[in-house]
Amino acid sequence: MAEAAHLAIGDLARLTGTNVNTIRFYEEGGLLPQAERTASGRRIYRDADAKRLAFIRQSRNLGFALDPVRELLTLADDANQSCEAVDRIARVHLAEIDRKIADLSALRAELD
Amino acid sequence: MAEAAHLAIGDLARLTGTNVNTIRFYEEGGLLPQAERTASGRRIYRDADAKRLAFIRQSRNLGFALDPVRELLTLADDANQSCEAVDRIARVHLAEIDRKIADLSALRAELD
DNA sequence: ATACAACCTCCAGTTACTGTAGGAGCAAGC
DNA sequence: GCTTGCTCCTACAGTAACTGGAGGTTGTAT
Repeated sequence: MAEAAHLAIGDLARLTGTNVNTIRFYEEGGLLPQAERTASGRRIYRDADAKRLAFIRQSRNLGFALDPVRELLTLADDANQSCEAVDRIARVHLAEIDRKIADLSALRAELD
Repeated sequence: MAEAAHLAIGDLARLTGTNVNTIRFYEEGGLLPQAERTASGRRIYRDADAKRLAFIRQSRNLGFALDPVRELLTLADDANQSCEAVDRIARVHLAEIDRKIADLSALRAELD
């Protein structure tokens, strides 16, 4: 019966390797939506939240600040954005990513 | 005559795109050596310092915390380290770097 | 019924900077 | 040689992005 329909904050933390306080911090900062609550006030999460949080953590781990991450998430959320705007912003980030990949490759070579 | 034998802190900052306060902060934290000083107490830097600082900034930009960076710098500095120790630590960082490259490539694909 | 872990809010502490106040040093122009 | 203005100095306060803890409540397993 225990169909994993939704997750407690601790489950989400374990799934994504994130501190529970950090999850609440992201909610407060608008990176994660205000979580649904149980009758007693506990936060409830779905798979979509886990995916979103994993994306945030991965981006952070790769050296992106929260503001760029927020920007990318907004792009993904808001389908009403003009294609041009999406394209322009995405291209900036793509360039940044390519630079990072190049830097990492250089670092790798240096270590080897 | 103006052979650029050494740099003031502001020159180093401009060269590496680093805040001058950050340079002093790194010195305090042992990431950069205690800088030589002029008679009046101003810090003096050489090209080697610029290289070291550039390495630190690049690593930070790629999402490494200061502790791993310190570790890598120590490896590079201390030639007395056993080859095994160097090898072991370097391999850990290489694995980390490869993971990051893979993550960035995935992120890139997602954006594209 | 009673542990006890996981949750809640709120707030203090940490890491890695970044900015600012107050004062001294240097280089260029008058 | 003096002033103007930029760079430097120390010291400390402020910010971003967490992380941990106190004090209290809830859910669950025995």
